[in-house]
Amino acid sequence: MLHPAAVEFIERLSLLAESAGIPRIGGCILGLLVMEESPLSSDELVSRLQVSKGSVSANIRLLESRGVVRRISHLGDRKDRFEVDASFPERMIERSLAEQRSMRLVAMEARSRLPSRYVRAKDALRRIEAFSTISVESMERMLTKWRESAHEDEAAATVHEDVAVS
Amino acid sequence: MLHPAAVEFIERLSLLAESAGIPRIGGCILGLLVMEESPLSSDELVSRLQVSKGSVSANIRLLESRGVVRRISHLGDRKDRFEVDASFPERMIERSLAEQRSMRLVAMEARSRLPSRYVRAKDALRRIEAFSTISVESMERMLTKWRESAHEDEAAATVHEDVAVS
DNA sequence: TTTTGTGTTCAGTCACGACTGAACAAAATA
DNA sequence: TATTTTGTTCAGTCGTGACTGAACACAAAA
Repeated sequence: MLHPAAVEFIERLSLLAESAGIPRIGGCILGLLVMEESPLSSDELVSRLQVSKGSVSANIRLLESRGVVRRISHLGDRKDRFEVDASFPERMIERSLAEQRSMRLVAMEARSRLPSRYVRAKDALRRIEAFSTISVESMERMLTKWRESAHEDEAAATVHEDVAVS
Repeated sequence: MLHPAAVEFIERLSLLAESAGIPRIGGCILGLLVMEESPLSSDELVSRLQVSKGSVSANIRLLESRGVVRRISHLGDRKDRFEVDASFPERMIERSLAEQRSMRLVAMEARSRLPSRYVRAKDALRRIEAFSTISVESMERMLTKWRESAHEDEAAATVHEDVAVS
C-alpha cells in the first residue's frame, strides 16, 4: 500500500515531531499527509493509522493551530480533507524563534529588576541577552530570505496546482 | 534570601526549559545557578530547592550531558560544586540545529528511496530539504560569528575570574 | 420530520517518565 | 580498620497527558 521508504519516513518524522512537542500520532498524521498524493479525510486517517476518531480530531486541530496542516472543504462534500502546508518546517522554526524571543525577554526583565549586588548574575544575563538577540536576528533574516526565494518558485507551483484542479 | 525578580526568573526559565525537553527541576537548578554568585554544591541545591538528592543527581547529570552545567571539584574538598556554563543558550540552539540536520537527512533518504510515482511527496521533500539546508547553514554561520565575537570578550572575563580565584 | 453521516467533546483508561527515599558505593578521615 | 561524608542507583509512587470510545452536536438528505 505504502512504499517501505514512505513508512520509514513517517516513523522517523513522528520521532522528530515528538521531540518538538507534537504527540506521536500527530507526527504520523503529518508524515502520512506528506507522503500522500491527495488530501485525506478524517476517516481515511482513522483507518490508515488505526487510531480513534477522537485522537485524529484532536491532533488535526493541534496541527492546524501550528499552521502545519490545512483543512480544505470541497463544495458538495460534507467531508473535510486535510493536507500539509508545504511550509511546515518553517513553522517549526518559528516556534524556536518564539522561544528565543521569550528567553531574551525573561533575561532582560530579570536583569533590569535585580539589585546591583547580583554582579555575576547580571553578567550571565547580559550574555544570554546578547546571544538570543543575534540568534533571533539571524533566524528572522533567514526566514525573510527564504520567503523571498520561495516566492519566485511559487509561480511554477501555482501553475502545477491549476492543472491539478482543472 | 533571593530577590523576587530572581525567583520569578527561575520560575519562568524552568517553564522555558520544560518546553525544550528539560524536567522542571532541571530548569530550577539552571535558574538558581544563574542567579547565584558562587557555584553551589549538591546538598545546597537540595535544601534551596526542597527536592530529593536523587532528583538533583539525575538532573545535574542531564544538564552536564547537555553542556549547560559544569562540575568543579576543588582540591581538599570532597564536595563537588556546580555552575552554569555561561554559553548555555548556545547549547540549546545546538540542539535545534541537530534536529534540523536530522530533518534534512530523513527527507533526503526518503526522497532518494521513493519510487517516482510519489510525485507530490517528492516535491514536498525537496522543499523540506531546501529549507532545512539554508536553516542549518544560517544557524552555523550565526554560531561561528558569535564564537568569534565572544572570544574578544573573553579576555575581560578571564581577568575577572583570576581575581575571584586569588 | 426522521435518518444518515461527519466532526467534536468528554469521562475513563493507560502509559510514560519524573520524583522520592532508602540502600548502596566510593573515598577521605580518624 | 571503622567512621563519616558525598554521590549514585534503583524500586516504588505519583502526576501528567495522550489515547480511546461513546455520547453528543450539527448539518445535509430523505
